[in-house]
Amino acid sequence: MAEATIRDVASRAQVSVASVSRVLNGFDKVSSQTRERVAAAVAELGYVPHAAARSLSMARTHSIGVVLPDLHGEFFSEIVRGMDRVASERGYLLLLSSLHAGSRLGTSALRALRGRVDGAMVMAPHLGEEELAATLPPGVPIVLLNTRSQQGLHSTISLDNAAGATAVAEHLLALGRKRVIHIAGPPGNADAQERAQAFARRVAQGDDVVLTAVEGDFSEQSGEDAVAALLRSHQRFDAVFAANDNMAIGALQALRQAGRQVPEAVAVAGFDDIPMARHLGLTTVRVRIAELGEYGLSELIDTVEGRGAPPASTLHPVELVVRTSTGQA
Amino acid sequence: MAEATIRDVASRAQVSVASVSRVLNGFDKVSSQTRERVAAAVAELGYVPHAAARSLSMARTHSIGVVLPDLHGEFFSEIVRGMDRVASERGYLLLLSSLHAGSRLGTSALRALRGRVDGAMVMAPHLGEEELAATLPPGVPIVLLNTRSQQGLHSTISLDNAAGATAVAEHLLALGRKRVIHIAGPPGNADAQERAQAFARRVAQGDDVVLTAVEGDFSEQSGEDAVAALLRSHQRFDAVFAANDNMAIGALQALRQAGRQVPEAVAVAGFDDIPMARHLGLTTVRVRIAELGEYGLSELIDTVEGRGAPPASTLHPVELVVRTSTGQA
DNA sequence: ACGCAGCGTGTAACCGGTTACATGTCTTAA
DNA sequence: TTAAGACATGTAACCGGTTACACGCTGCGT
Repeated sequence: MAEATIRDVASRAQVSVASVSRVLNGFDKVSSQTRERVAAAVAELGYVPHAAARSLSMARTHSIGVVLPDLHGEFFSEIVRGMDRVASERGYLLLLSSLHAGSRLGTSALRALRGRVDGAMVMAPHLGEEELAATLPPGVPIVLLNTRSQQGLHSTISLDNAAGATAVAEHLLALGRKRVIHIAGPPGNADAQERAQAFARRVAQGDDVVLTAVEGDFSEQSGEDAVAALLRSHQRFDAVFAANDNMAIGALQALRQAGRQVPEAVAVAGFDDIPMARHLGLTTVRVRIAELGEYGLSELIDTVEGRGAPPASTLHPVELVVRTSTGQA
Repeated sequence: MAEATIRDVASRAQVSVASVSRVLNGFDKVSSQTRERVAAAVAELGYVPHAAARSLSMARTHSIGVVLPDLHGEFFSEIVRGMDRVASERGYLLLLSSLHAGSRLGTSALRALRGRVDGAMVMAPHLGEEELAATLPPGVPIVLLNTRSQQGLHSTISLDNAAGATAVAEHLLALGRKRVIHIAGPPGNADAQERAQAFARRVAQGDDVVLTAVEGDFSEQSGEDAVAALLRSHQRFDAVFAANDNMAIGALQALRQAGRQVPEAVAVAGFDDIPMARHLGLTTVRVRIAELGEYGLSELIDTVEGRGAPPASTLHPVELVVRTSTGQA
């Protein structure tokens, strides 16, 4: 038994395909008799419209492409959760595609979106502007996530890293810390750069404050290694700001193993507010990732549906959360 | 400038659409001259094939639907990560759809998959068999995840909850624990039921062992509450097995607050091995969720591509991980 | 010289919907 | 009584690909 088509429904209901289509799409110029007969035929045949056919003739898919660099961890699940909320509310599905760093595949993945989606949310931190422009499928509205970009060709929505890092700096300064370590993220990463830069700028405004920056790669291990290395070299410091929570957690472990008291001897702060941060009492910057996804997707769907504002760059706000790793024990 | 179609390419290359199609699909009966001219025209026009059109005529979409009950947390991101790995390897995209508990929408979400996907991975723990059968789109291969089901109509792949719970029971018995608490998951949940049942069965084989089961809802709070209540009622116990890690973590907190030593006074074990379990030294059952996703999707794609084995039920293995919450302090 | 196979190419039907336009029927006003 | 309009319905073109089949050409064997 092959799948029923609209023509099967039409002949069974003894009406034309046009009438069936009208009934199915809630068009009003249909007699109630026709409506009933079509409904009956649909039910009897278990008919379900064929999405590809509809997409082809309407040039609308009601799907949104989501292209992310890596599909793991809290960040990913949160952003998708936010998008899903908006998508299902507004009748869209999400087409997921990871953009692996070995990017030839990524390129084709992006192009493969033509005819599949009405728009796309793209996060491609490691792609340069030119590469991006060359890769993006033409004619598909795009919202760029956390990707500095472009001559205003696409909408962009990104975290307010600068505000977060500045808030941490002010907090540490207010605590009177003078010898501050920053464990930065990977050099190519734009978020990491912004955090490091804003932090350094604000710390530099303190009196007699010394800042040392070391490099990490966002992994817990790299945070632990960085602090362990500092301890071995007898570097003196009374505060650590890691560019993300994972590294901050690594730092906490290294400090605990070395017997350094947190926060008395060393205050520690991170960025992201992952769930574990709360359990460990880690001061951090809360990033409402799900909201970012919601907001970005709403905007994209507006654009897709023609209700769109012109492309704009938006900064998504963040929030300092003070916990015991910098406050009283 | 509208998007270029295959006919634009054909006329520009001065060949027929059939030839263009043949070149694009790597069909070999094409002269090298034709091949070059088509390639040139494609490049000049920036032509990208239209996926919906191709899907319609080939009856293949190269997409797989992923229908999950809720899109958050570690479980979700892990399972999607596993699926994505397989999908991108084999040239598929994932179409994501959450199945909200208020399920009228869910039903339509499932049906909306027709013509959009070649197959679907469905996880619908709260749907009954009949409901499921009525909801699933006909003619689309399905793999059910963690959903006990059916008269063998679809493939099923689920966690070996029984093995995990049994292993925990044996571990606790080997430690000589005699008064054991089980904090169960929500009553309607199949995983929770299997864990509770297998655990009870194995514990009953111990000598002089008393098992008390209390109910939770998989949340950390419910674990904490459950243990707090037991302590208040002066129930004596020397081991707690929670049906998931979240509740086990709650249990740990309640015990710490009451000053009970873990593991000396009370051994605690969970299920899932979420990242936090490692940090807290929680003994648990490791579930390789990403692998489950990989495995399930591989099987589904095999079926889609005709290389499929008949529907079967598979149990995905799990692994006991002993940490300090039951071992030496 | 002829037939036939093999190869490259083009024509047109088809996938399953939507929808502009034509058609037919009934009502209503002149 | 009849022309005009409103309304429900049907016919067929179209969306952009794929592909069965037909066709024309070349080279071979007899």
